[in-house]
Amino acid sequence: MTKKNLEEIAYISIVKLILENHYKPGDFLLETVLSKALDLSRTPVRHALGQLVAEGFLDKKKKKGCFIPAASREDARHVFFARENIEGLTARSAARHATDKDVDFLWGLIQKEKSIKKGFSKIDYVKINGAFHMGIAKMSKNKYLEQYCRHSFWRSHSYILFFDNYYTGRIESGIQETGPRQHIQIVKAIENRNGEKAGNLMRQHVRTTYEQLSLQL
Amino acid sequence: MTKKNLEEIAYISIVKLILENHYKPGDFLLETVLSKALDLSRTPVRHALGQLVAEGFLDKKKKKGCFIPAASREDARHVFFARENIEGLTARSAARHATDKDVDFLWGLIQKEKSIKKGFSKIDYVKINGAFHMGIAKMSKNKYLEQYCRHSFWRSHSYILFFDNYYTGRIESGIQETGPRQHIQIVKAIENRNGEKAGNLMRQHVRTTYEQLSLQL
DNA sequence: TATTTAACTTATGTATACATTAAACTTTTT
DNA sequence: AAAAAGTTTAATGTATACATAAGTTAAATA
Repeated sequence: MTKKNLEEIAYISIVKLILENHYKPGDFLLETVLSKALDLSRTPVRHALGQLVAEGFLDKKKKKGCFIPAASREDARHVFFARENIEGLTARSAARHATDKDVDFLWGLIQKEKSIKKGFSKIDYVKINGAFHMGIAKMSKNKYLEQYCRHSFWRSHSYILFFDNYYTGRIESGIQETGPRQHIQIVKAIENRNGEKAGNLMRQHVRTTYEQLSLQL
Repeated sequence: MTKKNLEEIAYISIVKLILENHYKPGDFLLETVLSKALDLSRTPVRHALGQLVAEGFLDKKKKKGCFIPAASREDARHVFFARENIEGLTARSAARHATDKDVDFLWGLIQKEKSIKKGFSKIDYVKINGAFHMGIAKMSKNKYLEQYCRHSFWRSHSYILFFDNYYTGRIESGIQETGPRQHIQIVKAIENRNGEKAGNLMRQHVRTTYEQLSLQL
C-alpha cells in the first residue's frame, strides 16, 4: 500500500470516528477539536472535512463548521429509495460482468458471515456486510454506479448504526436471519449470470433492510 | 445571495473554466497556475480542487496534481448508462412530486429553448439544457437522486463539450431537432403526473443523446 | 421590561513560509 | 548503449500566524 499522507490519515480517522458512532446527527466536527484529538495540524483535518462535505457525508454551515446531517424519516426514505434502485442496477450489472474469481470472493464473504452468526460481533458484521455490498458494486465494473452505490450505502448505514439495536438482537426475526439468506440468493443469481434476478433480489434485500429499520424510526 | 468566500469563488471559477472547455482530458489544473490566474492564494484554490476531486469531477495524482479525467469510449458508455437509469428515476419521481409551479417552470424553459433555436448560441443551449435536467432532478424531491443526477449529467456533458461539433450543426438530424421535441414530451408526461411514461421518455432521451454522440467517439 | 446596539468569543477562512516527494534529468556504472 | 544511481526541480503537502464573521452575551436605550 502506498504511503499515506496526513490528509489521508485525517480522512480515514474521521470516517472511523463517524462509523464508530461517536457522533449523532447534528453534532459538529470541529477542525480545532479534531486536530488536537488526532494530533495533526488543522490543514489536513480541514482538507479531509472538505472532502466529506463534498462527498455528501457531512453538511456544513458557513463559518460555523461541519456537522453530521440531520436524520429524519423522510431522509431515510430518500436514501433507501436511491440505494434500492442503484444497488438493483449494480447487482444486475455485476451478474453480467462478474468473473469466476469475483463469485468465489462473494462465497468467501458468505462463509465469514455464517461463522460470525454465533459469537455475534457488530463491528465484524458491519465490515462483512459492507464488503459484500461494495464488492458487488465493484463487480458492476461501472465506476459511476460504484460511486453512487458507495455513497447511498454508507448514508443509509448511518441510520442503521444510529439506531443500533438493529444489530443487537432486539429484532428477533431480523437481519441475523433474513440478511444472510438473501445474500446467498443474490450470490446464486450472480453465479448463474442472471442479471434480472440478481437485480430484483438486491432491490428486495435493500427494501427488507429498510422495512425492518423503519419500524424503529 | 449570501456573500461568497474565496473558496466558493475559486470553485465557481474553476468549474467555469472546465465548462468553457479550457482543458482537455488529461490536462493538469495546477494550484500554482490557477492561484495566479484567479489572483487568489493557493489555499482556497487547493480547497476547491479538493472538492472537485471528492465529487469525482477531477482525478488526482499524488504529489503531482489534479487533472481532467481520461475520456474513453468505455467511460462514456459507463457514464451514460448510469445517467440514463438515474435520470429515469428522477423523471419518474418528478412526475409524482412536481407542483403546478414546477411544471410551469419547465414550460418556461421549453419556450426559451425554442427561442434560441434560430440564433444558435452554444453557451445558452448548454445552460438551458442543464437547467432542464437539473430542474427535473430537483423536482424528484430526493436529494440523493438529485446529487447522483447532477454528477452523471455533468460528467456526461464533458463528452458533449469536448466533442463540441455536437452542438455546432455538424450533426444534421441531431440535437437541434430531437432534443427539444423529446423535452416537450417529457414535460407533458410530468404535467399528466404519469411517472412511468416520464421515466421511460427520459431514459430514451438520454440514450438518444448517447447514440448521437457515440457516432463521433 | 423589551429591544436594539455594541462588544466578545470562538471557530472558520486565508496567506504564506517551509517540508516533502514524484518525476524528470543527469551522471555513473556495467 | 542500456541500466542503475544520484541530483535537481517543480509541484503538492503541512504548519502556523493572522483576518474575518457567525453566534452569543452584555450593555445601553426606548
